[in-house]
Amino acid sequence: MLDLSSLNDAQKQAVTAPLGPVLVLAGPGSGKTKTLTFRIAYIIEKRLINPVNILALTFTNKAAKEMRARVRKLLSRFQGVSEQLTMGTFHSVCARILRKEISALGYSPNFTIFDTDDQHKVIREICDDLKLDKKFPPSLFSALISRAKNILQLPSELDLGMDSPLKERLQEVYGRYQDSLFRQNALDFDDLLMLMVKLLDSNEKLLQKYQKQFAYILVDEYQDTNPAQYALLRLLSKHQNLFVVGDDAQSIYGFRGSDITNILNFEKDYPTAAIIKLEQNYRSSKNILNAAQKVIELNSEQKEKTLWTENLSGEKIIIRVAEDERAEAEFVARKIIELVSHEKNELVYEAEEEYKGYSILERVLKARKMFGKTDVFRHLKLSQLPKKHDSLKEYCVLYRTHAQSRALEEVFIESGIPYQIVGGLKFYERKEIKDMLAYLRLCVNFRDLVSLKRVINEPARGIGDRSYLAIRDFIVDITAKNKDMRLKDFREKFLKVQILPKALASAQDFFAMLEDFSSLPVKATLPELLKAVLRRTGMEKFLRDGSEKGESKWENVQELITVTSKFKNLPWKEALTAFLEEVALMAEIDQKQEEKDTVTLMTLHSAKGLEFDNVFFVGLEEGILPHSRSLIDPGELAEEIRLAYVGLTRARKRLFLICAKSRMSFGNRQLQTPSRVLKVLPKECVEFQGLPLLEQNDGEIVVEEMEF
DNA sequence: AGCGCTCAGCTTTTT
DNA sequence: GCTGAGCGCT
Repeated sequence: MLDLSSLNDAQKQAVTAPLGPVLVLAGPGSGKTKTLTFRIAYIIEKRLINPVNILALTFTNKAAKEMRARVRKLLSRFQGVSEQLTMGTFHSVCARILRKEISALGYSPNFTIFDTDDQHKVIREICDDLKLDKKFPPSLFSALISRAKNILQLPSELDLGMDSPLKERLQEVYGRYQDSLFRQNALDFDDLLMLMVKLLDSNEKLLQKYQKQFAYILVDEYQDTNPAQYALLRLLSKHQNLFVVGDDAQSIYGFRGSDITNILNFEKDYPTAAIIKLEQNYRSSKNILNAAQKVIELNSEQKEKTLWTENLSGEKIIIRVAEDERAEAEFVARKIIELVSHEKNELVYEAEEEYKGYSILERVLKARKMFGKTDVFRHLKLSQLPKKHDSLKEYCVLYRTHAQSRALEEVFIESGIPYQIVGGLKFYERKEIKDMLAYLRLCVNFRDLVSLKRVINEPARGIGDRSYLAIRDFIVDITAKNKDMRLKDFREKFLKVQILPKALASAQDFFAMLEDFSSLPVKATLPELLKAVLRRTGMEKFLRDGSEKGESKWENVQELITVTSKFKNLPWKEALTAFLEEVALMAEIDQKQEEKDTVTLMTLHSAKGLEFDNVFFVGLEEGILPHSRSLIDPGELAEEIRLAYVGLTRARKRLFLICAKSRMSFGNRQLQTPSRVLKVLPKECVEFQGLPLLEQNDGEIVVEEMEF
């Protein structure tokens, strides 16, 4: 029997609500995932819903994985049931369905998924072909094309409300782009959603099939759905068995087309909907929750919600003003060392002792006397992390932009603190890895021109730009006539390409190589394919050139083979498709290694849905958070506030808020002012540490400007 | 074809 | 202050 006794009243109400539309408004730390997983278990066990008819959509693969594990635990009496559920991100679920059904749209099922990088390359090539004015950079078009796709507009249906010279060009570029993808048998991220919707919209039979298959739909992070995702849900949820969970205060993906009105209008869209609010917070201390509440109140239009907690007030939130990004990072490192090793960094505290009882001006004068006019903290050496220390897993550092991670990383290396950075310089973005992936992509789909261009001359085969262009045009030409041509037939016709004989011979050999790979024995494994690719393409020799760099690249490629070994039990063709799809649709956070005992560094966006005992929130400055690009638009500004809210509510016990007085940006040192977020924090929840450059005054925090 | 030099653009956030 | 695209030279 499913035991509901650990749920509070609101949670229980949500879990046991009648089938039909349900909106759960869940504040941070209110047991959102718990409610979702119990709901799934409940409808299977109590409402006897067949798990194959359940579709659960999450925002990241990591969340899907976690949810499946939790459902498995709840339903451990029913072996294998959790494996029958369809769970994943919108993108991965769409990809899986499209692999089966996309021939109805003229694509082949072995389509390649293009990431943003691939997308940019295609668009840039189109812009080059069109010889567009510099006023129309490729980046402009990729943004507009994505926007159009998010609202389900094909090139012929464009209506983005813009002036006509731009609109004309967009139509041209978008049209060519979409044609190009089609010929390459490739889909970009937005296509996965848009084409899924177009397919269901235009094909009554398929629509009915999936309405029937997914009769019960659950959606996590509903506030982050975009119009295409919304349309998909409307199409699928014919039976209105739609259970959505979200929090309008945590909507932070407006920039990629998510539409907060989806959650705000749920009641209008589904008039019979049950609305349940989860307002009890189990995560954070009172101090943290109260501070977060004040921050979200900066937004007047947020839906009214009263979060409360039975947790204790806890420690005060520490605010720290650092001299610059270096000092900021040093503070974080020093604090972590101090907390996990239960000992204070003596030097630091010696210095701070000195300041007791002095006014701000006096402290500054004293600091200058002791250390000169440069940053006082730079003179304090960080201690090494002792051999024996507490776990670092409960520490995280949050920032607005990836660029901010650099200074932190430097100091963490110097201080010997193990850390992992989520996102940023990704494993799969290294050149040698991208090259390998390009070869693998070509094994599945030789029409993938982005990959072809990438590796046709890597290692060098004497095929230069001109030869590539001739080959490209030949492929475009021939696939226009016969888009389903097999590699083998293609190779026969290939003799006709007009290029230098040497290049032609190399290119022929190149395609013969691809054919060799595809004729690998059916029962070969994916790691075997990778090894064959490395050997046959000459990548192995090319990478292992005896240099140190080469060796490190080789190690990365070996790591790639290790990653693929989890697909060993599948025939390589299936494994390859699954692997490439996984890589393409991986969220930054999916790369976080949970088992590693390290501090986690990541952007606020990646942190959504996570929680830590100790959170360091850095760069709380105007222009960083809120970001300078958001200041002109009230809507975007509100999103920055929600972002701050998300950041604050990640913390369970300790929260450190740090801002720097100056910061390096674009190679210039820039003076910073503290974020408006810092100024609304309730006085009784916060405390200043170290050299305070802020003072409290009648419950409001004012910033003391300092002259050096 | 391959190397090295210069200069622009870059830092929002991501599936 | 760093990267990578583009250019020119060998």
